[in-house]
Amino acid sequence: MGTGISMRSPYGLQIIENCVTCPHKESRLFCNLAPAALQRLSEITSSATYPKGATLFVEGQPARGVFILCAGHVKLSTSSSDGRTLILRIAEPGDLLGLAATISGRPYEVTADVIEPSQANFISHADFLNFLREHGEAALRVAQELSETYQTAFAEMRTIGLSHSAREKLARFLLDWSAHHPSDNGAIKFNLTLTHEEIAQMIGASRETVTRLFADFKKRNLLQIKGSSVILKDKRGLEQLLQEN
Amino acid sequence: MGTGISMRSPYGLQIIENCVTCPHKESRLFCNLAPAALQRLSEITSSATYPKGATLFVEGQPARGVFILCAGHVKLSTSSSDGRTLILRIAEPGDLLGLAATISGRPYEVTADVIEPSQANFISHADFLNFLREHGEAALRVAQELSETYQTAFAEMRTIGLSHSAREKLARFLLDWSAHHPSDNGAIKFNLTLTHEEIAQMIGASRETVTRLFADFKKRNLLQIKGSSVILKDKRGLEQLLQEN
DNA sequence: CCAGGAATGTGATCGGGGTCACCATATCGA
DNA sequence: TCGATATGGTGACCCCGATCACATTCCTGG
Repeated sequence: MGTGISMRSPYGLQIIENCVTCPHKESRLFCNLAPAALQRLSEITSSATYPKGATLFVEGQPARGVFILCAGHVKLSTSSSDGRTLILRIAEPGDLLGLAATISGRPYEVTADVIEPSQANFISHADFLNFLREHGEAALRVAQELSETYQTAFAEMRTIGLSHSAREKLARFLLDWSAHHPSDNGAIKFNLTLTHEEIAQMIGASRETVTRLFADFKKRNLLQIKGSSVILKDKRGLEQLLQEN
Repeated sequence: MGTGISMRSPYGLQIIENCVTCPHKESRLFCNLAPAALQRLSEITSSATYPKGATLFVEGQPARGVFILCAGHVKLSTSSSDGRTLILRIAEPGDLLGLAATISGRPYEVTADVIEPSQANFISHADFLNFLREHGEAALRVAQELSETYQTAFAEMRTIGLSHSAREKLARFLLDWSAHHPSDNGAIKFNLTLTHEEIAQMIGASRETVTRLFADFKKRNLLQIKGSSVILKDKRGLEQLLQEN
């Protein structure tokens, strides 16, 4: 996309490179800013890698700052006192984690667990707010990013709140998930590296129900599973499940 | 709070007055900006009143712009194709409606229905984005507002997604609602001008279940109802419902 | 002030899906 | 390579709450 910009600061080069070359989202948040802004950004950013199982932050914790996910996947979840867990979403490279909390100054509202080796840039609360105050354009982009995060969360809320049955929720989940991934009309194939347990926590159902529903969907020839790859054989059929009672 | 600022533009005076004197939230979004910004803001803002039953916007509609609620209450909801409705929240004076959609340029994600005579200021999509581009400080405040909206929505999501039973959801709903209102420890009294049907749509339950649960709570001496006013007689008791299975 | 629709209250019914218990695989680290 | 532990699969049970079908009360506008 943009022209590559290189700088000499300790982390600057790779950060900007990461940003500009980010393959997942074009015209990303902090690309194409004024050079002065990019310079400043590189100064306040620090990079780190995290192993599988690491925790970036925990819900309820005061917000230390924002993480920009460069590579890997991170699970965003919240849980109740009795151990129940609701998974909000799986963050992908290019996503900003802990943004809402950092901006508003409230505690992190979710827990961020690294589910595969990941790399992320970090900007502290104070630095980030100062940066936004100085660079209004960046603030606007942050607002846009927040809007999209909001709308994504809202979509999941609809899935959970407006569905009659677990069957409908799972169908909706699979269709949403396939939409993120390359859609080859007719039969859509994609990877789903989540356990039944995790899927259950995303749609608000029990693990057993998810297992049974997958079996049911296979029996109905709606989909097919090989290891972690899912093939939606009958997208139309799944969509019908959303309509009928 | 702030010093009163008066201007001569058609709507300017009352808008700024409304803003500065807004009794509901201090240091509100667009107060205490630079005079030039306030001036510009007043030029792009138009005010209108709406009767009960009016609709500000409908979900799915392209975002025309943002509404700043000055007086009254507006119901924000979303519904599925089969007529089910999920109420997100009841907006209060000082809230911005349609903000996420306007910022991101996506369609409105909810429907906004006026549930009591209301007054609102409107800023069109284009004007609003231009304004934010010119006034970085305002963009930052918008980002903060979005963060809070997000966290509120998130809280409702938790209520719906993490509760075992309808009883728990209603208890959580009542406690949340009472938190917004003056809390007089021991017995908390507040107004609840929602029908059982609407409460049901907020917590994802059926109308009958809400009715039955209210009866149950009354029988257990947890609360008391006179018309539209609710008295939580035993907050502690309600909180216990959240813990136990 | 009255009529008619909205809101509330309540019983009967019934099915989805949560939970428990258990076994069968798969996966991963030592 | 092998055992431990996570994951997947399946039956039995049964409770919560959705739904339907009314009766009753509230309240609002003409």
